[in-house]
Amino acid sequence: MAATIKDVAKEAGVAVCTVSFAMNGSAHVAEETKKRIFEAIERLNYRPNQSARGLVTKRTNNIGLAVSETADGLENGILLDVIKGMGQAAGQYNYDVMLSFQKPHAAKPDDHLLDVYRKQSADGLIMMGTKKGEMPYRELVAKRFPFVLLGRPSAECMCHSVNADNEQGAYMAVEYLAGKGHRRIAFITPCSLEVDASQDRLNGYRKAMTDFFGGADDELLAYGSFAADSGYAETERLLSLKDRPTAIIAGRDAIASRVIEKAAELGCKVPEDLAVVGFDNSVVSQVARPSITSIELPMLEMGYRASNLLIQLIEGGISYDNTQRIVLPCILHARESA
Amino acid sequence: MAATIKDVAKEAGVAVCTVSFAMNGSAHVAEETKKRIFEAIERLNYRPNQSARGLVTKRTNNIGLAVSETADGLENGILLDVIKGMGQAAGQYNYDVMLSFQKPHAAKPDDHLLDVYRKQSADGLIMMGTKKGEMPYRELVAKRFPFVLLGRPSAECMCHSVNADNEQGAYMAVEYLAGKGHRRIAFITPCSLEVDASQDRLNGYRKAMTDFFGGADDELLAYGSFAADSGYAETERLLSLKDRPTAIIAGRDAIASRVIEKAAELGCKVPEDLAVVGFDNSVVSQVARPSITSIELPMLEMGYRASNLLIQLIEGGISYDNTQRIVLPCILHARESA
DNA sequence: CTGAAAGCGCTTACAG
DNA sequence: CTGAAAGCGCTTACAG
Repeated sequence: MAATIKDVAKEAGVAVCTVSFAMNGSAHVAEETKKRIFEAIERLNYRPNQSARGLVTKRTNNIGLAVSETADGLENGILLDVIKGMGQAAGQYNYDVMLSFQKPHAAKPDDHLLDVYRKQSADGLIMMGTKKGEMPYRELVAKRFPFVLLGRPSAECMCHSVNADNEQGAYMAVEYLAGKGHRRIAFITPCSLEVDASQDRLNGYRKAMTDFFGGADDELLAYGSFAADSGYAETERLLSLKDRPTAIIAGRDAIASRVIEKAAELGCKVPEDLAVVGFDNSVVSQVARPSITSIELPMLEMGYRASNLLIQLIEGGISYDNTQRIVLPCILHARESA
Repeated sequence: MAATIKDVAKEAGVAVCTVSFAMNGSAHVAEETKKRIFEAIERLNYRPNQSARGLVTKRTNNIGLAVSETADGLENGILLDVIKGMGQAAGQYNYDVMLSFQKPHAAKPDDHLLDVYRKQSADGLIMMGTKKGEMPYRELVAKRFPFVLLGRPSAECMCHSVNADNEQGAYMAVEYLAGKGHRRIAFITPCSLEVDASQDRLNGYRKAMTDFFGGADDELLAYGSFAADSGYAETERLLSLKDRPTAIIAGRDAIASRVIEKAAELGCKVPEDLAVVGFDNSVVSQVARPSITSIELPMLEMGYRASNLLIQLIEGGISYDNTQRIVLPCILHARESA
């Protein structure tokens, strides 16, 4: 069926290894010979068989994204942007992107990671969406398999990582609102504090409140979750406070949109009576009315940077132990709500 | 490093081929021997090397999704749902999902498809997002490479396909509105008619208008595009018509949300003065106020069905020539806007 | 600069 | 039911 390296060698009238050398540049081949070889390759539409090559080089030229159940539940744009960013980096270095999904309700959530390693179906792995204390990649790292975490690495298991600066993002939100004269600024967490990003945003909020106003008032803090009506009830509580907040930072755009609705219900105008800031810069923030000022996490670039790091790790460009921690700043998009 | 089949054979005290037979069930192996082998596999954490296996079986156990530039520009949820659906089917049959991105502005847009075939890095391919007349998969099909089109197949190049019934979707939208007493129903195409889905929705609209009201009035037809303000100008035209429509079907939710805005601007209340129906059942339709009645294309199931079909094609479960055309119905989600 | 040969880790006829 | 051997399509020392 498909042409093999033997066919090319015969067509060009050279030995098989000469073809290999010419293609991979692993040894000098006379210009004249090279030309004949490339012509033969062109004519036969030859492309080396990945499996055969992989068997000897121990490389598949695949990088994988391990999709945990948590990641599966994220805002659509987030996972997709990561995938697209990976695709861009992979394309530049001639890698393909492979997805490895965690089976729902798998007994061992780390199996889909380890399987990639054991089957050697990818040369390295990126993972996102781990919760606090969950380190399904621990064994992978111990075995020194190329791995990059998309998120915050834990001290117990050092590994290369790329993350968005969620703390800075929340800090920036407070700063922005403070600049507009707000002092009573409330915060609703995006989800459980078991998710690092959630905790980090809360920390950034607290830090900024302390820096700007000498401290955060605990009654201005609310705990949101992944539930659809998250933030709905909490908004009601916040807005019925005696000394009610003039601004609310919602940990996710989806929550921000609920805040706006609840506010409208209570006869509270956004942004005149209440400023609202969200996180994610999702379509929701653009479509909601008023449109929502939102903090973007540069997911596309994170996917891109993580893949670059991973590929360098695979190709030996950087050391496995000298773990890099890349942290990218969040970006504020000002819209109507604040 | 990783254990090989030889290690397992030695550990279990049998020949290499016996291990292979036991694992693949390709020959009878005594129960007693089997048990010893599986224990050895467990102990050594052995998993067969994909490249080695692929070299002899001519299988990678990967299925690929070819992402065209068009697909890249779709609503986030659409591409992601397809990917997730693929992941589900792949997981059941022990395949992995590989993504193959078209390089932006590539000279030959079909190269990324053909490369997969030539490198044999996947056993089959699914493609979505082709425009009218574009058939980058033509050569693939001619070579009888396992392929499933996510979309409408053209008569010139028959292949297995999975599609949503866009025509039925639009028809259903008209039917729904007619049931609510509307007669003057306008339609805005989701994008250029070069995209099959766009043309199909238009056809469904026309057919329904003919069936219910004896014909469609051309002044009620508007052409939308991928531009962000698409539908904005057209809504203005439609609403300033002498005999103005009481309902507008927008080809995409994003357009529907613009229609609602424009209507509000013109002092026209939705749904009282104007009913609006969108397509995609995206987050936009849920977040917009009023929320948008929308026609869902079952993308997750389409991805799932396409993968199932592809895997059967790969494994010889169905014939290559007896091309199946699976068409899944759209689903109407009634919300506030109509 | 080029050729002959070994070997990567599997599977699969072929004997026994 | 099990073993020895060939071979899949590459790459890479090793000679020349």
